[in-house]
Amino acid sequence: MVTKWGDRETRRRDIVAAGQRLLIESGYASLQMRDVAKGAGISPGTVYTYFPTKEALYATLYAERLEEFVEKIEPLCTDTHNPEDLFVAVATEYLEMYRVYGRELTIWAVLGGEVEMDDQAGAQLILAAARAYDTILHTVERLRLDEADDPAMVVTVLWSTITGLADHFTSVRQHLHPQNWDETVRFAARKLITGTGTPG
Amino acid sequence: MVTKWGDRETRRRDIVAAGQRLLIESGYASLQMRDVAKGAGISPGTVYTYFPTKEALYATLYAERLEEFVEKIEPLCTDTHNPEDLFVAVATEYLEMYRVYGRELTIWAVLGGEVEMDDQAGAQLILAAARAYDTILHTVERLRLDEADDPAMVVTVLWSTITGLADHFTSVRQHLHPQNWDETVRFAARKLITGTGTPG
DNA sequence: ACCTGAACACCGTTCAAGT
DNA sequence: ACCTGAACACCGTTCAAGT
Repeated sequence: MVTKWGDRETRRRDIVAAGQRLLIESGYASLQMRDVAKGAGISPGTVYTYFPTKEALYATLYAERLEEFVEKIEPLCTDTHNPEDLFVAVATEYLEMYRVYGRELTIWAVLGGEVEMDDQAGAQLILAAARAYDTILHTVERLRLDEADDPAMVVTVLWSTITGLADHFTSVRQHLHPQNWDETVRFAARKLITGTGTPG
Repeated sequence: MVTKWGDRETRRRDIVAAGQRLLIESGYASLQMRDVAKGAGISPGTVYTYFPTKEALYATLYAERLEEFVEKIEPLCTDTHNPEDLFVAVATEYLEMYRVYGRELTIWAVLGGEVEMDDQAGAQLILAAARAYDTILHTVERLRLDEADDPAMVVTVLWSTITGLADHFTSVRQHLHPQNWDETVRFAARKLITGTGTPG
């Protein structure tokens, strides 16, 4: 199926699809504009009439993946009653996303305006990030593990820990430390949520 | 002072110094081999007789900074008795390092061999990272907050949390959430170390 | 031996020319 | 209007030639 001349809607999807395939198959280093163009069946110049920069394209890809992430965790947040189990489940979903999209562009960087993103790509990413944030925040508020805590701070710490763990495990991967994702994440959850108390 | 022709020791220091200055002043994007060469008072080709790749140069810079980090936290680890205070102090030192060296090359990536680093630069970084790891590990073992915990796992979780928080705060910087580093880190420390217990 | 700097390779991006 | 693809800019890296 060849996209028709002038069908900008479909063309745009072609570009996004080509980009996603490259990212998933071989990572950010392989997301090259010439290859994206080739994958979408167009010339390099054309890509730039849809996305002003490579960064904007990447932001769009990331935003779509974030939306998928939110859709995956929303039912978990509603249904899972054990906070530890929920933490592990959300962290594991996050890990899957982080494997492909994690190391290159932080949501915070976009939110903070450090990355130039004048256009709609940035807006879409910010919206998706806000939705993810709200989902977590509402869940934290609903669970109310410790009413004295500021929920926003709880979210920051939970999110940072999950990011840090995902970063650690995607880098160290199959090597080195004999540690196990599930076990480590559950351990972190136990510490953060239930607490342990110092002995004697 | 112009480095003498053939003085490889001093020349190498010139290159490292030029690299550090570029990194600190304007970040990784400004660490360009032509500028490193100019800063060291040599031609681009010469840099490559000292460091086989830009990555190897960066690994050396990072290793030196890590050594400085270890020197800074070692006395803290020995002298600070309150685990919460220690966590905050170490995290804050880490944040300073992460501002400059954090986002580009994880120690774990080098340790895991994902980054090509055949030569001495990789070895130096691995050594520095191992020293940092051991310092933390020994401290965790000494404090023995919960004897049932596996110290290696404790270190992984502590380290991941610190990395995640540093990542969050260096990205979000002066924008957005009105949160405060000290307050947030101390909150994380309280959760991770002392624990809170669920109410009711 | 050590160093120079022009040249090569690669990749994001632009733009005059095509349909 | 939309699209092409050669060309430009930039930067990591190499190597024949200089001292």
